[in-house]
Amino acid sequence: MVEDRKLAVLRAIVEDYVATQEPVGSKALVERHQLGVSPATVRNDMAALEDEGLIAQPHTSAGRVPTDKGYRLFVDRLSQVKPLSAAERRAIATLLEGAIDLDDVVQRSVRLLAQLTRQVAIVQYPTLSRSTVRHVELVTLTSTRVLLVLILSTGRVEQRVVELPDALDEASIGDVRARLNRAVVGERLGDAAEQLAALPDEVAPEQRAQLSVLVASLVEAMSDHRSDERVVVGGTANLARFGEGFDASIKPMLEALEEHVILLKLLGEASSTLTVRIGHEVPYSNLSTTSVVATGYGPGDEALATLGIVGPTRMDYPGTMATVRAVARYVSKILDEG
Amino acid sequence: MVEDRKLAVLRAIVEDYVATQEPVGSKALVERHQLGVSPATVRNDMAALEDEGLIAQPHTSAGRVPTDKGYRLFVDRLSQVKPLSAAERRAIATLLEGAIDLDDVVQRSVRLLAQLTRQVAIVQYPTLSRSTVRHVELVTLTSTRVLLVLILSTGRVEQRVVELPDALDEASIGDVRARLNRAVVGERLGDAAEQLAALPDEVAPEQRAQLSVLVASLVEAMSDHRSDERVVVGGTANLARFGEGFDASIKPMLEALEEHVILLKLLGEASSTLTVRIGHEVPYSNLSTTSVVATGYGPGDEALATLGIVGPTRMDYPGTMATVRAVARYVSKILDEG
DNA sequence: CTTGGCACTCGAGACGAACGAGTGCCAAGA
DNA sequence: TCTTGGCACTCGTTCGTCTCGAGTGCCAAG
Repeated sequence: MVEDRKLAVLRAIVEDYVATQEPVGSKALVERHQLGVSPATVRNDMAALEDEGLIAQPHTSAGRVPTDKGYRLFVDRLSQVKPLSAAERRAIATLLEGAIDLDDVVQRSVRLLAQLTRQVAIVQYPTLSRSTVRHVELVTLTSTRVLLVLILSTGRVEQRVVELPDALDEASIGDVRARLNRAVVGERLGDAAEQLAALPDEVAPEQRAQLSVLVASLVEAMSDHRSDERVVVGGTANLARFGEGFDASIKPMLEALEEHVILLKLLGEASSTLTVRIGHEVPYSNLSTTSVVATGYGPGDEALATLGIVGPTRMDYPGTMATVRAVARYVSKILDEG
Repeated sequence: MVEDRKLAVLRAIVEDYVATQEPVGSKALVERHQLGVSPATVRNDMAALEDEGLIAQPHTSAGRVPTDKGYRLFVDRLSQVKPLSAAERRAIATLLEGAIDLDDVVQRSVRLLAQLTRQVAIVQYPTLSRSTVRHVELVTLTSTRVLLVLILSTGRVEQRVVELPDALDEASIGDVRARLNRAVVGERLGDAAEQLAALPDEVAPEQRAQLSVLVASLVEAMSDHRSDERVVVGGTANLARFGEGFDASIKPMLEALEEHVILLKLLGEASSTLTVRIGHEVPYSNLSTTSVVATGYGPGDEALATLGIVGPTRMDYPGTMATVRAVARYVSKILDEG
C-alpha cells in the first residue's frame, strides 16, 4: 500500500531527525531503515508528504524536517508507547518510596522526571479544592495574636497569623478550637466555608467578633489558591543541552519557567489522560518550538494535579510519554498510600 | 600623582567594559573620560596595570579587559556604593510590606533582587538553628498515627506523621502534648534536644515507648537541616541576557542553580557584612567567569541567613552591592516586625 | 614624565571558489 | 500506475585569501 509506505517514511523521518537533529535526506533514509525501495521513490513520497504539510525543508537543497502537523500525526497514529525498562521502573519505585512527606514526593518527582526524560520537568502540587480538612489548630502567640494552622488530608499545611480585636484566654481558645473543628473536619474545602458561615451566631456576643475574625481568616486560608497554583520546576540544566538552534527559544523558556501562571497554563487542565501539545498548540506563543507532555495524577483515579515536561518539538515522544505516564502512576500510588 | 592616575584608568576600564561589554582601548578611554592626558600616556599606564595583573588583553591587537584581580581592586578601593534612588527605595519598601508570611517574604525578596539587579537572585530561608520553639502540636490521625507539628519563632512550621507502636487515647495525647511543650517551648533548637532526652523517664512505663517515638521524631524534625538549606532562586531569565560569550558558562550556571548544596556554598557563611566573590574566588570551579554578591540578613543584627545574586564577573558592582544591601536591610526589618 | 609619530599585529569581515548533500524531473521499465 | 536510475540544478557550508582598522609597543623629542 502506497499510503502505508508514506507513513513509514514519515515515521522514519521523525525518528531520524529526533536522533540526529539534522534534516534528513532520502538517501540516508533508505540506508538506515529497511524501506525496501529506492531513494527516488522515497523522494516522491517526501514530495507528497510535503504537499500535505507534514514535513518541510529548511532550504531548497536540504533534507526534510517534520512540521508540527507531522509530529502530531506521528504521535497520534505512528508511535506506540515504549515500555520502560525494568531498571527504570525499579528506579522510579525505589526513589519515590523513600519520600517522607508531600513536599518530598513532589521534589523527588521533579528530579525523576527531569533525569529520565532529560527535559525540563514541571510538577504541580496536588490541588486543595478536592481535599478535605483534617484538623484546625489554634496556637496562642501573644494575648491578641494566634497562629491558625489548617491541616488537610493531602498532608498540606496552611498557616496564618491572626490579629484579634481583643484578648482571648486559653479556655476560650479551647472552646473556639473545638467549634471550628466540629464545623469543618472531614469537609471538602469548598463546602467548609458554608459550615463556617453560621458559626459566629452560635456563641456569646462577646466572643462573636473574635470568632468572626478567625473564621474569616480560615475561609481565606482555605480559598487561598496560591498553594493550588504551586508548581515546582526541575531539570533546567537540560535547557543547555538543547543547545544550538534552540538558542532563540531559551529566553522565552526561562521566562515561562519563572511565571508559575504560565506554567500552569502549559500543563493545562488536570485530566487523567496523557496530553501532548506540539509547537503552536502550546498555549503560549513564544514557545512555538516547544512541546509539552503532561498528564494528571492523584490518589485513586482522580486527577488532582498535573505533571509533565517541556522540551523542544524535536523530542523522543514515545519514550517521553511512557516516562511521564509511569511517573504519574507511581506518584498517584504513593499518594494513595500516604 | 602617577599612581592615582593609574587607578583612575583602571576604574575607567572597569566602568567602560561593564557598560559596553567590549575590550576598551586607550583612545576610547580618553574620549569618554576626562583624564586630561593623551592616549599614549594611558597606554603606558595600561602596560603597567597589565604587569601588575590587573588587566589583560584577549589578543595582541585588542583593548584591555579587567582581570579578576582588577575587579577585586576596583571593588575594594575604587568604587563607592551607589545610593539607591528614592523610587527604588520606595519600590522595595512597598513590595516587601505587602508580604503576608515568611514564604511570601522570601518569594518577594527573590523577585525584587532579580528585577533590581537584573541578575540571578538567591535567597536562603532564615536558618532554624538560632530560632526557638514556639509550640508543639499533636493531632490524632488514626488511633496509632499522629501528626506532629513543630512551630518555630521564625514562623516556620515542620511536620511529621508519626507511627505509634500502640494506640493512644485523647487524654494521653493531651498529657504528652503538655509535657512536650513544657520541655521545649522557648528553647533554641540546639538546646531543645537535651531537654527532651530525659522526658520518657518521667512518665508511666506503659507510655514510655510511645513518648520515646514521639521525642525521637521531634528531635529529628528539629535537627532536620533540610529546611535550613532551603533556598529560592529567581531571575533565571536574566541568564539569557548575559548572552554571547557567556554561553559557555550558562550550562554550569544552570546546573549550580539546581543543586541547592552548591548554592549554599556560593552564598557562603551568613555574615552581616556584604561579601563579594569574584571569578575564581567563587567556591565552585565551573563558575570562574561568575561573581557572587551576598550578605547575611535576619531580625535584629543577627545574620540568620544569606541572600545575594550571581552574575557575570563583568557586572555593575557598585549598583548591585547597593541593591543587595538595601534589600537585605528591608527584609531584616520586616522579619523584625513579624 | 608626557606626547606625537610610526611600524606592527591580528581579529573581523568580505569575497569567491570548490564541494557535496539533496532535490525535482524525466524517461524507461515492471 | 508505480518504481527506478540518471541527470542537471540549487544552495548552504567550508576554506582560503585579502583587506581593513582598532589597538598596541616603542622611540625620540619636548
